[in-house]
Amino acid sequence: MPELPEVETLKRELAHVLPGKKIAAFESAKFAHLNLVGKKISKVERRAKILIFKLQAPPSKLPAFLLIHLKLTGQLIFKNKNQLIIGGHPADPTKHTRAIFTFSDGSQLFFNDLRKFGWLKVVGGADLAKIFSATGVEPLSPAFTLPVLRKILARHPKRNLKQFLLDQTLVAGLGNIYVDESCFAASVLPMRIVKSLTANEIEKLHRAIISVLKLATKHKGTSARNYVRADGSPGGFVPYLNVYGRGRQKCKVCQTPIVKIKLAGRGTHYCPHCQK
DNA sequence: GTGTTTGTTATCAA
DNA sequence: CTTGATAACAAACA
Repeated sequence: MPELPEVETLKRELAHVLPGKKIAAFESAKFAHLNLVGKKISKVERRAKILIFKLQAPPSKLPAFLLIHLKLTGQLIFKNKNQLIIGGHPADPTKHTRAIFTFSDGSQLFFNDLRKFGWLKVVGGADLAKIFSATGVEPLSPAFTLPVLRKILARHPKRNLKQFLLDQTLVAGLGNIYVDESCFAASVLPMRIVKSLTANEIEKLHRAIISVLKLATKHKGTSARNYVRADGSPGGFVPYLNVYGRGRQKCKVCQTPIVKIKLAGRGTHYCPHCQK
């Protein structure tokens, strides 16, 4: 599932290759209404789990932004002209390719999305600002201080941690994987009610969120299912997962079997011994 | 056929 | 305003 570390990885990899490229062709049944041909990409950014391509505006015109959300199964795979597919990486296009960008130098970007939840849309600066303001604090930005986390928690005293951390309007970018991993790293159970957290636990949670997201980004994300990097290769974080996807396996710290339950409608994993 | 997988939004209820 | 529950979107897999 593409969450902050996965989208950040794609942002960094695409920021290396896309700026300056001009869209020569755009093929898509689902997003055929988008007018992208002739537009030049000037910048690649990320906010929460959204990728943002800044489209260079002609003189006298306001810039537009192409937003991409991968949702559950989206992939963005970039290929240079005549680039060979490395063994094991998905061949393009696949039957799940929903959009193909062809740039004027012959390179291509494929948007694959098995479950079709992902989307592309073009917005102006005002709409972009609206989306930004409706989205929570970036956990890897300097704005995510301990007092800020305390303040957000205080506004939602009755929620459990799982629901709180999944809410993109509060802290942006965590999904099912990194919520469970952050709770483990903070030694706190995901079903704990926010109000019950001690000052020390909030401090540990703050540090845990930052360190988990940083480490996962360093390893280019978690390829548990569909997610791949911009070159089609998998991210390397799966061996570092402590609880997500490890139900009934032994805790790496204490050997107690990891428990999997349903919480807030989601599969939720935790160690009943390490987390209180 | 049943249940499970999950990001996000909408909707209804308290 | 907060919150909780549920459905919807869609496709694959066990």
